[in-house]
Amino acid sequence: MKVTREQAALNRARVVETAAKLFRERGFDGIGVADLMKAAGLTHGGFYGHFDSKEALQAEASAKAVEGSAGRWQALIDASPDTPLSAVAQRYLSTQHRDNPGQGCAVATLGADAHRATPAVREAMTTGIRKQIDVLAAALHGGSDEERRHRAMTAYATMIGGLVMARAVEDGALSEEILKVVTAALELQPQ
Amino acid sequence: MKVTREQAALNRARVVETAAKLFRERGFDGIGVADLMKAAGLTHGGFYGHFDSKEALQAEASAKAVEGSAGRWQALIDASPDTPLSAVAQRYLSTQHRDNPGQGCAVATLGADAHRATPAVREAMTTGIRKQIDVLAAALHGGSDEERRHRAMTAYATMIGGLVMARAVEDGALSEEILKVVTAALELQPQ
DNA sequence: ATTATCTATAGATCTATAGATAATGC
DNA sequence: ATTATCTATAGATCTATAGATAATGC
Repeated sequence: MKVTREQAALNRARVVETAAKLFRERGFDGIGVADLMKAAGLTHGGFYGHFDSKEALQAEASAKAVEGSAGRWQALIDASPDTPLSAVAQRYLSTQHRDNPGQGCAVATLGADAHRATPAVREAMTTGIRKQIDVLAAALHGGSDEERRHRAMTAYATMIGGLVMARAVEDGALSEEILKVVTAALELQPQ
Repeated sequence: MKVTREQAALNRARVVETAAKLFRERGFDGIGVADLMKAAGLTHGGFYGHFDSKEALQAEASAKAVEGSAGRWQALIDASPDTPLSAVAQRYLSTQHRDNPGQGCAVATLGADAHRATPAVREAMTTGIRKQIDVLAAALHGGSDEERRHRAMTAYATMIGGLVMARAVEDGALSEEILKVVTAALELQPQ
């Protein structure tokens, strides 16, 4: 069954989006090409018409995963321009983000995987990380450009580590304590 | 070829240590039982005499990986009791730690994998995370016990996130900037 | 006699490819 | 005629098991 070029392009995009979700949920090695294609509503044989390899999809899916993040931070910041760091931290360190890795920050879910993956994956990560730092730094008040950049980088690191910890522990009370305590620390930082 | 009970116990321990290293380097799904056993100097068929399953080894290897960390932090703290946070951050966010994940913090390397693994893996992570927080909190000065615990949790999160970021980016200059900036931020924190 | 380890292999799964099919797009 | 997708499969790899081997430990 052949489809229109337009439909084929939509199918391709759906594979990338499905991969962006499932790779974040299960890791690059946690799902195979056949299951990915099935989740996208296609058969696995068709995969190689769209992508050179699974590794090539990893890079595209990583880029897709980090793509929307800067826009979401900007929206949060625009809604709370006086307390940008509080706004971002409250969302980033929410139980909702913790419990939905498939839609969340790719650095927290795939950062360690990226270190073991191809350079193209890390390049996608680099672009995303730079963008998040820039968006947050531009929203912070006081200090020089350099100081704001440094505060943004440190706050971003704190959020990523807090989320990784909150997801790695088996104790629900400890997990929530981590989210709460780290959020409170960022709310006390100069905004 | 049978070996003595003592030698068998040493062989088992060597498999766990090898796994603790290789899982951190490649992720739980990044190395198979056969290659693990080969790296430990054994054949893969013997694996199931020592462990029920690969998942069981993941839990034991995770426990082993987090085991030595608290002792290393304590040694750093004992050497610099006035600036415990600086001492720990400088080591944790060093290029040496970044470039040697196999010997380093298991939360930064396996935290995301742990979220997708068995409860036993996350229980090992929980024990390790609690211990690191306790060691660091006990070393901090000023404030109440609760405040020190909160400062320790936040600092730990900052270090984990900084290391994950530094490893995930492809740009060496950005990676070093992250390590330097995050370390400097922790050095400015109350010790 | 017990048992730690080895060789060999079963059965499942993974990435990737070959060739068929059927509908689009010239 | 082209091509997006499908079925089928090759070849590699993965977890786990069965049975043989050979040395320990009673």
